[in-house]
Formats: sequence, structure tokens, C-alpha cells
Amino acid sequence: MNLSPMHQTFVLHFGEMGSRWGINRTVGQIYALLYLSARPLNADEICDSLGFSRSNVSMGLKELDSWNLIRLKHLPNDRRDHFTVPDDIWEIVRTLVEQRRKREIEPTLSMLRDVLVEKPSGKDEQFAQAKMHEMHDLIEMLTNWHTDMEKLETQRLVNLLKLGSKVYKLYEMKNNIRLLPGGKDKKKKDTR
Amino acid sequence: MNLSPMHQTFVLHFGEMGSRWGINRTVGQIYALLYLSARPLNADEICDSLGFSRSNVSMGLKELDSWNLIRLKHLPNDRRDHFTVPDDIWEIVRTLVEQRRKREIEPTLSMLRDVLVEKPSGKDEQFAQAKMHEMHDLIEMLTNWHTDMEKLETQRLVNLLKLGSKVYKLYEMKNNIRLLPGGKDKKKKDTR
DNA sequence: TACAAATTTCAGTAATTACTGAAATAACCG
DNA sequence: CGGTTATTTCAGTAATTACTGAAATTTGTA
Repeated sequence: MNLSPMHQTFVLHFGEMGSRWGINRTVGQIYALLYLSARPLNADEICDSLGFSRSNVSMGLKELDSWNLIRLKHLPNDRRDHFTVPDDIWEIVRTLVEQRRKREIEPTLSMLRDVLVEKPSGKDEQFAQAKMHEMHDLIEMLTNWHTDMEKLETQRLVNLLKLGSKVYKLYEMKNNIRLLPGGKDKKKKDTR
Repeated sequence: MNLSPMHQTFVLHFGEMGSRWGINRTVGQIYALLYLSARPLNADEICDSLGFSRSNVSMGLKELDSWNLIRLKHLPNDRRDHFTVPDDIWEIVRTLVEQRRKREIEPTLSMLRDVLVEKPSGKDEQFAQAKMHEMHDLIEMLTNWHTDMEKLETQRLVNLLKLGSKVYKLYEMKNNIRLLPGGKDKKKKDTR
């Protein structure tokens, strides 16, 4: 591996981290390298920097591409493919979340829906189905929330995140104002 | 494996999913089984249901325990350990997020902080450091947001999630009210 | 279309991770 | 204590996943 100590620390860390997410070391390292690079890199440069074989790098890039995490660039007078990550880190985050949703959440929801239409036979299945229902609803709620957040442009999303739970106070304020004249909401007496 | 088709579908799915998160098949399946069970199960029951060896189950339970995802129970007149998951699914979610934060986010932040105090030598390191800074700040922001959300009791959290981006409109409303008389905020003219 | 450069594929091998059974240890009970 | 049951550890093996080099394919160029 042929990198400055600073680069090396970062790259190795993301190699490690990759393993903890179903992504392998190579892929993690390639992405880390591209993330830190000021210019698009070609496959041979990646080989040199990380010490992987050409074919391994090729597969890693393919994997990253299937996650839609890298961008292919072509430089003038150079036939080789060059790769970058999106400039905007929020685009990266959005892609990551979107992909994990597609690959993990959607299949899970789909499996749950399938099982939930079956008729439970006996107490055990009834209990199990109730638990699956609970899980299904929770995941769906989080997914809906995410879909909704996804629509916000970045600056607004950031504002919202920075506000955090403070925003909840506004919500309660609004609710109280509405409630003052004797609104229709039921059981909202003490939400604290 | 000795399970109803319904249980089997769910258990196998979470075995699969486990692999995609650094968690292995055994661990995923054990957790799925416990999640669906109406009563605490002992290790031998888990062996029977899933067809793993006793030692494998023991290791799986140890792993789950290290994630704080299972609870040890003792039944009257039975020396054996019995295991459950928390009744409240939100407790499970909170634990999962908390643990991943501890195991993945914190080490990453710590690595980034270490690298960011070093003096960059040359353009490349300067660029790289800027990118790492950007990443650090983003992660920290998300972490702070999470810390904040964590404090909310579940019902409020659910309300907030269900509101989704609608809550942002309240925020803007509030801001506009403040701005009407000619507030001090700068450059907030058109946030849409 | 023929050649060269770039990239991908894939079979074989290396490395890692998962799993087992046997033995050791711990917990409980008379 | 001594015996019994429950649990964990761990060395060895099985299974899976990662990685390589050589060959095949694709892409671009004259």
C-alpha cells in the first residue's frame, strides 16, 4: 500500500468498517480512497495505492457501481475509465440510505406482508403473527418517514436535523393553541 | 429445523439478513426465533428448533447478549437459563441504534478527530483533510440529532416521526412570525 | 477490419469465518 | 463436599467469502 499515513489511516478504517456492514474490505478501501481523492482515479491507480490485484479492483468497482456510489468519468485523451464519488456528501448519504432500503427493508416488508395474509393455526402462530404485524407497522412507519425526509432539499433537512426535538415543542404549541377554545382532539390533556 | 412454515419463513429471512449486517446467520435466526416466541426459550429448545449445535447456540446467545439484545429469565423449578427479547419493540430499536453507534460511529468519529489534528503536508492532504472534516461534521450532526431523539419518550417520538416533514412548516411559520416585524435573521428571505 | 489498450470474467486458491464435538468449567442440590 | 445438570470454551474442521492470474471480451483507434 502506497499512501500517506493520513490516507492510510482513513482507508484502513473504512476497510474494517466495510466488513461490519455486508461490504468487503476491498470495496470499503476503494471507496475511502476515492472519497479522499481530489481527482478521478483510474483502476490502475487504485491498484497501486491499495495493493490489490487489477481484477479485485474491477470487481470492487462493479460492486460500488451496483450501489450507485461511484461516478464514471472520462478524461480527454485517455481511454481509461476514471472514478469519483459525488462531490456532495449528502448525495452519498441519500444514496446509501436509499440502497439499503431497497436491498434490506423492502424485501423484509414484502416477506412480512406475505406471512401476514396467512391464517394462523393455533396460539403460537397467532402470537407470532401479532409480533410480525408490530414489526411490519414499525418498519413501514420509519420508511414513510424516510420517504418524506427524502423529499426535503438538503438545506431544509439540515435545519430540521439541527432543530432536533425542539421542533416538537412547536408542534405542541400549535396543538395547544388549537386546543384552547376546546378543540375536538381527545385524550391530549397531558402529552408531557 | 423444526418449525411451522410461518416461523420458518421469518427465521430464515432474518438469518439471511443477518449476513448482510456483520451479524451471522445463527445469530440472526436465534434472534428471530426469540422474537416470535410467546415465552422464554432455553438453549436446548433453540437447538431443536433451528438444528444448530449446542455450542453454536451458546456462542450466538453470547453474541446477542453482548449487543444487549436479549434478556435472561429464570423459571421456577428450572435451573436452565431462558431467553427472551424485550416486549417493547421500540426498546429493541433503541438498543440496536445505540449499539451500532457505539461500535461503528464512535470509533469512526474518534479516528477522524485524530487525523484532523495532524498538519496536512501538501495539496493532497489538505484536500483529504477537508473531506474528512466534512464527514466528521456530518456524522456529528446526525449523532447529536440521534442523542436528542433518544431522549424523547416513545409516544412523542412516534408522533414526531408520523408528522415527518410537516413539522418543518411549523418551524417556518414560527420563523415568519418572528420575521414579520423585521427580525435580525439574515438571508432568510426565501427558504422555499 | 486489424490491432492495441482497457476491462471483465472465471476457475482455482488463499484467507476468513462459521460450526461442531469433546472436554473443561460453573451452578445447583442433597 | 460429591454428584448431577447446565453452560462455556476451544481446537479442529467445514463452509463461505475474498482474491488472484490467466484468458476472454470489450472498447477505441488507425
